Amino acid sequence: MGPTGSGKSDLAIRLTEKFPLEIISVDSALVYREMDIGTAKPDKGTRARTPHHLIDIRDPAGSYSVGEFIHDARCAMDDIWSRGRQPLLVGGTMMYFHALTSGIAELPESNPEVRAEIDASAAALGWAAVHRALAEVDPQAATRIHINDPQRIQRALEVYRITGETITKLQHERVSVFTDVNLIEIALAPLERSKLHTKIELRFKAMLDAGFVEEVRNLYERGDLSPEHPSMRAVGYRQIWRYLAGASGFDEATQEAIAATRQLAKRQMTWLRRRAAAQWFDSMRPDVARLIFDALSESGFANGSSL
RNA sequence: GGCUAAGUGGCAGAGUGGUCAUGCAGCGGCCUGCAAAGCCGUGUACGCCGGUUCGAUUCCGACCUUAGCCU
Repeated sequence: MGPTGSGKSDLAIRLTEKFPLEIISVDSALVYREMDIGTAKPDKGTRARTPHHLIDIRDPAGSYSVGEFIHDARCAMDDIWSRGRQPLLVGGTMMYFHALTSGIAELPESNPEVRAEIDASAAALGWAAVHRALAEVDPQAATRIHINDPQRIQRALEVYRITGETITKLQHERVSVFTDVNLIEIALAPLERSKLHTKIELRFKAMLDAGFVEEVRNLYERGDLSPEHPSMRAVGYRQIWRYLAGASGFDEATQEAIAATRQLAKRQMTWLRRRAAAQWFDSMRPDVARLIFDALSESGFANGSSL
């Protein structure tokens, strides 16, 4: 695991050359078909040499969720083990990793009708009013969730409307997928932020050279996608979409996309730091081996040894 | 050489004789089914020197820089 541009894919491939591994993608954007360049999806040749799971499993008009990921990842792992091989989970969607190791509560999937209802009342009364409505049924959730955070207000209310129970109560129990699994956690953490920023800029420009605008144009012209689709809110796609829609200039969109990528990387590093602080040396799991290194620096491993 | 206008935090851009612009970027953080998402927090900035004043980024003067015009 590691932020975007940290060299995860390269390291993963090198590991598959030495061990009997299959890769499970832990990435909320790689699940979408027709989104290859902007997601830095492993190419056909690479995927032909090493099996990759959970890539291209959704149409861009669809959506995906942590819950589905946990289920799919578990199935893929069982499948891989059944063939006598080991799963290598590779990606930067840190909440997916978090859910995998820390567990997740049994909550209902999202429901389009309920969400539409909540959106409608938010449009009519404002999110502050929806937040107050949440406070009436689940005061704890309302305290925890900021009034400016519509996504979580909606989810909390959605769970209540569907189940009749508060999300606060339902989230109390969580089940870890990995209780019976030996884990080696490998984190790629760039020590020098400026190096990562440089790489991010160069990589985005390389994506443009590789035809990224055309890729987004094809999606834009399908006619059934909008900026509200989770797939089109992905870094890069959102900004180029705005450019294609005439809402921003090309240079502006490019700079915005690069900045959005930096911000993504920053959030991923925050997750990484939190993991390090909270559970990197988790005495409850002495079986979990943990390695941190920086693929962007000369030395490789943070402690100076090399791969 | 002269005249005019302008010089505000990394960038853009308001404004005021004494309290806060704001936006973007950056930085720190939060995170339980949209997570490449959503959200929170974060800056003694007013070109330089001097003067007026209880107090100057704001008023006055010199200087410097930039742009335009004139010679």
